Amino acid sequence: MSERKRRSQPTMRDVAEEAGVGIGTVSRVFSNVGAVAPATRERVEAVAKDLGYRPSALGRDLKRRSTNTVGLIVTDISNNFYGEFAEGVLATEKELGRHVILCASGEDAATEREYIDLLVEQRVDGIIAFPTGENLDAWEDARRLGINIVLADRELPGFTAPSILVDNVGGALALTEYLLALGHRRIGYLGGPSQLTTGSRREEGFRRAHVDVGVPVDEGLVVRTRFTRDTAYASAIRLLDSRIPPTALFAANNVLGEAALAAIRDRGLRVPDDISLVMFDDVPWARLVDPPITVAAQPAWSMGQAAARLVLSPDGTARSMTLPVEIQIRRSAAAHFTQTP
Amino acid sequence: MSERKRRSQPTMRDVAEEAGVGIGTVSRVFSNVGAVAPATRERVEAVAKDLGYRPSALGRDLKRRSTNTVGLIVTDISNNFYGEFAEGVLATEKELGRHVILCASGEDAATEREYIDLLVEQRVDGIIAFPTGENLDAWEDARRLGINIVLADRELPGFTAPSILVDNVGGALALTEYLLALGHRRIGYLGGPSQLTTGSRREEGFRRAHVDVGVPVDEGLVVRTRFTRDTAYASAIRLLDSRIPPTALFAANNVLGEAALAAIRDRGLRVPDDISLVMFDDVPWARLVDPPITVAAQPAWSMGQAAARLVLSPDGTARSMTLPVEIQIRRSAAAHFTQTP
DNA sequence: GTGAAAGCGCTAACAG
DNA sequence: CTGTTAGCGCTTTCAC
Repeated sequence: MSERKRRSQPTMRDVAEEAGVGIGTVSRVFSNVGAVAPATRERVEAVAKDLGYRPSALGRDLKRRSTNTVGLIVTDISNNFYGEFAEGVLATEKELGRHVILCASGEDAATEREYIDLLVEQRVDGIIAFPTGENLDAWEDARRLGINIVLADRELPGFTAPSILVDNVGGALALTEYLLALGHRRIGYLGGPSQLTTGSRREEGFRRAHVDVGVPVDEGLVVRTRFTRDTAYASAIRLLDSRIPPTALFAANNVLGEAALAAIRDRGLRVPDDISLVMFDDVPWARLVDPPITVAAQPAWSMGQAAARLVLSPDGTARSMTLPVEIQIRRSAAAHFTQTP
Repeated sequence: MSERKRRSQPTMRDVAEEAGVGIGTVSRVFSNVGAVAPATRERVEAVAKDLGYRPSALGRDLKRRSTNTVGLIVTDISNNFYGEFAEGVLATEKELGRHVILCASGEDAATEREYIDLLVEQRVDGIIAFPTGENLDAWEDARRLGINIVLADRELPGFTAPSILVDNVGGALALTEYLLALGHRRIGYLGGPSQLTTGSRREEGFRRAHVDVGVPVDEGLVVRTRFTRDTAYASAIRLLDSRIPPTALFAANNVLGEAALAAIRDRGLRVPDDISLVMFDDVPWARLVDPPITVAAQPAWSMGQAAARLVLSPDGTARSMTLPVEIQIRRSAAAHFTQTP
């Protein structure tokens, strides 16, 4: 019986010694590179199993200067949109033999910065992020260190990077046109912070639809709010309580839509009889409520997949792409024609 | 001007040379351990910034034999329950200076095994998992290698590990008692696979409530299904189409509840007039639909927090804990008394 | 306080 | 085909 070193985990050297081969040979066996005589391979594998040896990524990554890791920075992983996106990333990266460090910024710039620094320190191969819009310097640093960066959903003014976007203007335009075609002339807009490009793009689509049909936008009905449940709800209530209330509501994402629906309920209004509602983002509950909500659906999973593919493409190869959003007409909007001719 | 090595990233040695100090000193500066003369520290930091030096976790982790990383294996991160749980884990680990590798098993044993192997290879300090129930040997291996394992939501028969559980029996019992008290005598049970302890526990509570009041369980109304939308929906439909349909439905988690609600809608039934519905798990949509659904709420975020705390506690210190579930009475269940005295 | 030196576990030449 | 030998970037004694 050979002496068993029970101190900590067995290493490649332990396996090599025990199997009576060189350490390089063991490496070849486990990295599946170079040729190893079948007999040798078998012996090494047997010894390894016997010893309970498991290769360590630490040594490997240090030597190879690559970690096969990507960082994913989302806003809030409990939000179904980011969850679907993350599923798309995970599935794709797994297939490529990589793994994902998950970070949730909570839309907070300081938190985002901490995470960027962490990911840099971990020497991830790439980062996929829904950027808050700040921390330009941290992003520059990361890139300078050779980390591939892919932006999702939003752009970062002043920082050029491949991005996975959706047609925010087009989606918002279509949704708004739909409402206008239904006869609505006072449409409330519940949007996110305008420094996020997502927010401004959707608002742009909303406005353009109005311009196209020559209907003025009532600025009193345009509200921008942070993406937290409380503030969003308060804003929605404010909109409903306008002196001349809107006949329809456009919620710029699912959090805002949830707030809008809750506010509508709490004010005792019915959808779509008393007020119509449409929103950006498709989420399971949109189909589940009664009536189901008409939405502009972003292909969250596919966006994650696309981002994952992009983030590993060789330097400079990556190109931004814009995915289409699909309007899902359901039953949350009704025709509204004023009495006066 | 000193010669700039532009080959790859600057290392500690580059900083040391440039600052005219020993490499050990640079290490002390960045690891904040040991004493460094203020003047020296300043100089080192200046040089580091100038060079764009960022410490690498690869070297550090290799030396320290610890990665400050924990693996999180959930079923489906787009499910709000896991999303909330993950938020709890992330927030807590971040505070502790650690980070999280996210894995989604899709409730598939083979996928789970691949992820366990991956995490072992990465030498994570710990793993938090919602185990599929298989891969006992892989779990044993991981533990043998010194990885702290914390199970969430479910237990793993044959593998003892600290777990974060909720009072599944109690929650299901209370929910069922509530329905029985309302007069329901034919309650359909839409449950998950029975090999998951979660599933069997909830079913146990469901049955015990019946026993307590002396009402027999109609086995034809007890359905177990996998957690996919399609199969869950089909099972719900089957339940509704029973020859003598149930007057109330108990859905054992939010996916099942969603399927149940969809099936109810599609069959043209109204909640709670035609059929009552309660479910396990509280999710945003449960409050949003009309009528809002009565649920047994698991404290998902706190569970994540508790798991994160447990997974880093020193060997053997970790104790399992069971968190309470809170019954949220809303308006999805109505009284049902039969005509006959 | 600080520098020198010995590795952590692995890969990648390079001889044989 | 296989053994040997340098390190990868960092921490950690151990002298000075």
